[in-house]
Amino acid sequence: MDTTNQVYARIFKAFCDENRIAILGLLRDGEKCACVLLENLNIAQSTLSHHMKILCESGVVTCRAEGKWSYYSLSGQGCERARTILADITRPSSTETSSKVCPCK
Amino acid sequence: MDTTNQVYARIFKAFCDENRIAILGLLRDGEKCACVLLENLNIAQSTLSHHMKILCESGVVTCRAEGKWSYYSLSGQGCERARTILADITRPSSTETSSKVCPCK
DNA sequence: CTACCATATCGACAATCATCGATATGAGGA
DNA sequence: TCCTCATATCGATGATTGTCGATATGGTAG
Repeated sequence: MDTTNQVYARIFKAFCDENRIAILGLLRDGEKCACVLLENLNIAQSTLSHHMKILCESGVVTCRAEGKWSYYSLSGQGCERARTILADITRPSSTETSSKVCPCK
Repeated sequence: MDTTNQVYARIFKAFCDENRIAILGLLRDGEKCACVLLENLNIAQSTLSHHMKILCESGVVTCRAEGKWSYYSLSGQGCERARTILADITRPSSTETSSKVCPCK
């Protein structure tokens, strides 16, 4: 069983690795074949496959298979979901109160 | 020397752990003393201190020391920066093009 | 059917990370 | 000054993760 916090944490793992951020940077310019991503990154093919799996499972990237090739692109919906969750967990609540003094004092 | 992607990756590490998300959830209600955070989480004191260090170094949380106590709160500026970066790296570029066909075909 | 190509999966290994108990630090209070 | 309390740091340990080469899968072309 997964808690909400675990689900959220897994989504942000997509953005926790510099190679994955580089991949997102390449996808911002539009859909890309895996082989194009590979030749723009200094990683092994199996490593790229690993990162693409994480990106797809987080929902931020979608994959379109066509013949031998896999085309990847940013998922507008998945990206928006990530942005919404980040906004939710970093926004002060409407009932925010500042105690200013530790209760154990 | 750190690349931009490494800096970005480190910021999102703040959101990659379920306990840190739980901590942010507590801070949404306002500034909290470390001892209050501790009694709301099932982790050791040293573990809490470790997570608070990561959250502070990412800029998402700020610390105010007063006597023996440490008070933590969300940093509006740091949170906004994280949201801005996420928006930047997940937004399609203005020159987006879809090749639709792999160039190695 | 066979050979080849693009990608995914597997197994191993090193690096990073979350966690803990023990200890250090530093601020009050007696 | 000495003790206590809140927090930070240290050192060790187990879990997770990023990485690779080797292999499997599944499509396409000959």
